[in-house]
Amino acid sequence: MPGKNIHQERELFHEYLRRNGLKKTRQKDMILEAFLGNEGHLSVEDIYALVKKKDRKVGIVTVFRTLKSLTACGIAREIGLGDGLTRFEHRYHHPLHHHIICTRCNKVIEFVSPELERVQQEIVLKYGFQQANPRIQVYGVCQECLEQRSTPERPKCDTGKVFARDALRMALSMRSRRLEFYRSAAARNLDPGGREVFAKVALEEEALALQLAAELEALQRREKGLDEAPAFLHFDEAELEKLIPSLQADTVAGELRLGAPRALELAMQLEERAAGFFRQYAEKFDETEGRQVLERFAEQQLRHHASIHDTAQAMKSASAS
Amino acid sequence: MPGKNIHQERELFHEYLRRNGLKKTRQKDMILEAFLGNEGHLSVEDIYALVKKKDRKVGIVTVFRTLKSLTACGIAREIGLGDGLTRFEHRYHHPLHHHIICTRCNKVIEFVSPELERVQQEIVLKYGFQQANPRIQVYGVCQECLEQRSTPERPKCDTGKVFARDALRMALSMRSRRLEFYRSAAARNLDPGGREVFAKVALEEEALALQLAAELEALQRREKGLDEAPAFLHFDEAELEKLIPSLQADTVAGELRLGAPRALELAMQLEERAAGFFRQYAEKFDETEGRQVLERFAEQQLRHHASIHDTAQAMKSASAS
DNA sequence: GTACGTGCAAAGACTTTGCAATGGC
DNA sequence: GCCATTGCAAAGTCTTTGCACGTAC
Repeated sequence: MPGKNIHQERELFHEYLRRNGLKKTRQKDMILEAFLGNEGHLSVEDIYALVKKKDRKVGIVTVFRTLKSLTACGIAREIGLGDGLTRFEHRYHHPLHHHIICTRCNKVIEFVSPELERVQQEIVLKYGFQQANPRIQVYGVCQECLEQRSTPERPKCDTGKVFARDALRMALSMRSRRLEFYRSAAARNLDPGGREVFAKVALEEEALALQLAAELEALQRREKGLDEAPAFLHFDEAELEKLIPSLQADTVAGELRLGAPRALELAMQLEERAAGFFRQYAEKFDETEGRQVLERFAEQQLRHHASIHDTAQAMKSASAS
Repeated sequence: MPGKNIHQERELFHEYLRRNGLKKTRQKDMILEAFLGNEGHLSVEDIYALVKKKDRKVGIVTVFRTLKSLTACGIAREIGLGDGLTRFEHRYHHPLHHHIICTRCNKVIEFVSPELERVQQEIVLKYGFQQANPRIQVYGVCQECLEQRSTPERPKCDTGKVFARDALRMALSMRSRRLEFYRSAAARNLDPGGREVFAKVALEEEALALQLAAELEALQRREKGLDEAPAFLHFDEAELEKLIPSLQADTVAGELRLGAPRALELAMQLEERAAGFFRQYAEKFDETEGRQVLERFAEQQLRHHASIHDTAQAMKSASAS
C-alpha cells in the first residue's frame, strides 16, 4: 500500500515538529511513510529494513529517534508483546484495542470488546486504578501452533477499516433483527391500521438496511482482503436483543391487536432506544471511522424516529379534523 | 521470612534434577531459597542480590541458569511486566492469575476473576486460541501515581495465602447470606413446624459460619499483614445471590406458610445447589490452598445437606408410625 | 572418573548516548 | 548562521555462550 492517504498524519507530525522547534527532514518523512504504509506491529528493525530499501544511507538510530517523536505526537503507540522487542502500532484514528498473542509463533490478534472492558474496569477500579487506557494483553497458544501447522498468510488490514467494517456489521445486525420484528409484528397483527403501520416501517427499515449493506460493500471493495480479516469488534448480540420490544403485554389470548397509534408508539420507542444505545456505545471508542459509523447509525435511527413521529402527528390531526 | 516451609518445592526441584541427570548444588539450593523466600515479581538481578548476601562468590550467570530450571519444573513462572526485565513469580501451589501493572511506578497487583475469565475465554475461543493458560496483563496508572504521591509500603503476602483468605471470605459471605435467609424465613413463617425447621437449620448454619470465621482468623494470625493485602479473588456477589431461593411462590397474600416438609426441602435444595456451585467454582483454579478451601466448603455443604436429609427422613418415619 | 556445574569473560541482542559533520529554517 | 539532525561509533543494559576449572554422583 504505497499510495496511502497519510495527509492527516503527516500534517499532525509536521505540526508537532513545528511546535517543538524541531526540523522536518527527508529521513523523518520516509520513516513516517514506512511506518504508516505497513499494518501490524513493527519493530524498529522492521521499519529500518523498510526505510533502507528506499535509502541505504539511513541509520537505525534515526529510526529509533523518529519513532519516539511519532509516539509523542500520537501517531504511533509503543507496545511490548513479550518478545523483548519494542513494537509500534498505528494510533491516530485507530481505536484503543487489546491484543491476543500466541506465545509460540508471536502471532498477534487485535480486538475490542466493551463487555470485557466493563468487567475489567470494575476490577481495576476496585484497586483505585484510573481508566487511563488500560490495555489488556492475553497470552495463549493459537490453533495453528497447537496443531503444529503454520498460519496461512493473510493480507493485513488497517485496524481502523476493520473496526469500521465491524461497526457496519453490528448496525446491519440490528437493522435485520428489527426488520424481522416489524415484519412479524405486521404479519401477526390483527388490527389493519396497526398492520399497515408496521408494514410501512418495515419497508423504510429495509431501505435503510440496503443503504448500510451498500456502505459495507463499498468499504470492502475499497480495501481488499477486508472481508477475510478476523473480527475486531466483539459486540454482545444479547444487548441488541434487549432493545427489541416484547409484544407480550399487547398479546391477548395469543392474539395480537395493535391499533395504529400503539404500533407507531412501539416503533418510535424502538428507534429511540436503539439510537440512544448506539450513541452511548459509540462514545466508548476513540475518534475513528468505526465510531463515526456507529454515530451515523444512531443519527439515522433518530431521523427514522422523527419520521415516524411525523406520521403519527399527521394521523392524529387527520382523525381530529 | 527465612524459615519458610519449602520442603515440597525443594523436593520437586531435586526430583526434577534427578530425572534430568542434573546435579544438585549448594548454589542452586541457595537460589531456590532466595526465590521462594520473597514474594513479588523478582528479576534476576533481585535474586542475584539476595543470594550474594549469603555467598559473595556466586555468579549472576548461575542465577540465570537456575531460574530456567525452576521455570522448567513448575516452581517459577517467567513473566514480562513491560519494563524490559524478565521477572519470575511463584508458581507451585499458586493460582494462575492476572496482573494489573502501573505503567508509571511499575507497581503490580495480582488478581483472579472467573467472570473476567469467562468473557475473555469467549473472545479468545472465537479466534481458535485454546484456553492454554491465557494470562491477562492490564496496564494502567494507579491512584498514587495519579495523585503524585508514593505508594505506602505494604508487607507482601504469599499469593497462595491471600487466595485462601479470599476463598474463606467468599464462603463466609455465602454462609452469612444464607443465615440471613434462614432467619428471616423462620421469622416470617406462620407455620410452627416449618418455623422450627428453619430455626434449627439457621442454628446449624451459624455454627458452621463460626467455624469458617475461626479458620479465617487462624489464617490471618499465622500470616501477618494478610488482612491488609488487597483482594485477589474477585467473585461476583450476584452469583451467590442467585443461589438463595425466592419465597415468592410460597407466599400467599403476603403471608408465608411453609410446613416442615417444604422447609426441609427448600433448605436441602439450597445446600445442594450451593455445594454444586462451589465445587464447580473450585475446579476453575489450579491446585492451591484456596481451591482446597472452596472444595472443603462444598463438602461441608453437602454434609449439611445430608444432615437435613436425615432429619427429613426421621420426621417422615415418625409421622408414618 | 565422568559429566555436569560454576564463574569468569566475552559475545550477542536491543537500545541509548556522544560527537563531528550536515542541512533545515 | 544557528541549532536540530544525522549517522557513525561507542557505551549501556539485559541475557546467553564459551571455556577452564571444580565438584556432585
